[in-house]
Amino acid sequence: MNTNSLIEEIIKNTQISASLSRKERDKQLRKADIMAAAERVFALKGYHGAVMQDIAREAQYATGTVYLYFRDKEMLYFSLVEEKMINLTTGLRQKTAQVADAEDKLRIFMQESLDFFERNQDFFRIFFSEVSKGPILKKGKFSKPSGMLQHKEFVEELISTGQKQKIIRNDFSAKQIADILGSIFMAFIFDWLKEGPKDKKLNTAADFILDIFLSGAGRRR
Amino acid sequence: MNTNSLIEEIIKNTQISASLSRKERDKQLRKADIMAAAERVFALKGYHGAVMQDIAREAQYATGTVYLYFRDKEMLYFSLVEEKMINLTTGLRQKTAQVADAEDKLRIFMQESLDFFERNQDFFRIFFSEVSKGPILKKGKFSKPSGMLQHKEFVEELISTGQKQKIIRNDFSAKQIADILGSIFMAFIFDWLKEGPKDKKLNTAADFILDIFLSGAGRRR
DNA sequence: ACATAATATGAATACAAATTCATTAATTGA
DNA sequence: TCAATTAATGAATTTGTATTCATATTATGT
Repeated sequence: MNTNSLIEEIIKNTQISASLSRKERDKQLRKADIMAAAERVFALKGYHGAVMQDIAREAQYATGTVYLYFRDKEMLYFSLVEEKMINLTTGLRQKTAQVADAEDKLRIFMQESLDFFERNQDFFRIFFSEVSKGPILKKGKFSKPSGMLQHKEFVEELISTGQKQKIIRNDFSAKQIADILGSIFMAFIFDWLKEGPKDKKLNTAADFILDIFLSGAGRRR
Repeated sequence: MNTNSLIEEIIKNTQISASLSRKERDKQLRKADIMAAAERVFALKGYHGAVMQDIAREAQYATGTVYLYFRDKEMLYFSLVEEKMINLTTGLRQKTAQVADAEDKLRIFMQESLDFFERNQDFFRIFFSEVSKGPILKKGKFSKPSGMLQHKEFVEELISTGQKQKIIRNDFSAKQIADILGSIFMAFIFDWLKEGPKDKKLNTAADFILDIFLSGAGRRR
């Protein structure tokens, strides 16, 4: 789902007409069912391995029905990624807004993010397993994954706050440092995904990751 | 090309029989031509966008001929990745062996790696552009990308040396810290790939990256 | 109960490329 | 020069699914 159709959705959902809004709500419900089914199938077989028939069957619909709700397979996958990222970012924005201190914000950010990845590990397992192999989404087909951008923006704001509060070095742009935080985070997630599935240890790593991020891998002299 | 067939290659190439070895050498030459052509086409169109016919044409061969040298498209791509990674790691091993001090080794590692990425930017541009989309190589089809493993191993050894020389913290495993170094490095590469193609700045970033890696993103207090 | 609209169905279709292979060309050694 | 071997060709085949659509079912309002 791209930005435009999202906006259209919102407009539709805001419509006053009672009956229309109920229909729309039902439609959204059915979309959500299909997405949930798709998530399970993707998690099991990967993007390329998942066949539209599997997804339809899992959602208890016929193959063609899925196409009444999603233009095509890519859009279905894209919608899933968007949903995840928007959920994550929304949650992060709320939680970090509770505190003013940048280091506290960072800590909350880290804990919540780890938690989220833990809860959605099946999804992210395919999301990344397919990485290192090849592209799922064809170039230019979608406007921009706005969920990803929103998340990126949020992290940048966080770092920027940290720089203003003088706990983050400012000889690099917030963007660059955000990338670094993101990739250190990912290094841990990858590592964790490689281990047996149900290690609960993940969110206890928050302090470690933050420590590495802030103090580096060098020995204190 | 997997480890086994690589070993077979080497054995073949070491054979005494003069004529056989010439034939083999010619064959290798032709393989190299095809790989070079494939690299150009992949760089231009991405893995999925590149069609075997394009690659053949670029190499000035007919479509079928490519299959006399590479089992299939995946194997062709895999061979390319392997070649790159083995080149990189071999170079790194040589250069870092010149010095004993771990921090010097790290600095050389960083400079050489950046240099290598700069020289092979077209290739890595697709290698990563396709990431965030979907998998290129199908699961389990290849033994293991030995070039990747070798590189990983090398970085771990480097970190391990650093830990022994007390310049790298040892409250994490060398493996974990190697992952972190790798991902900070990647964050920079990604960033650099996003900018216009011919920014020469890349290898001047070595000191910055190392600094972030060793000292972190936090402000010195 | 009826007509109309909205949903759902799944077998048939479309299609894009990867891969094959019968045929042709080039190379080799005598 | 000529078999025999090796290499190259590219049109035809195969394959695997995504997607469509004519048909059937279900819901809605009167």
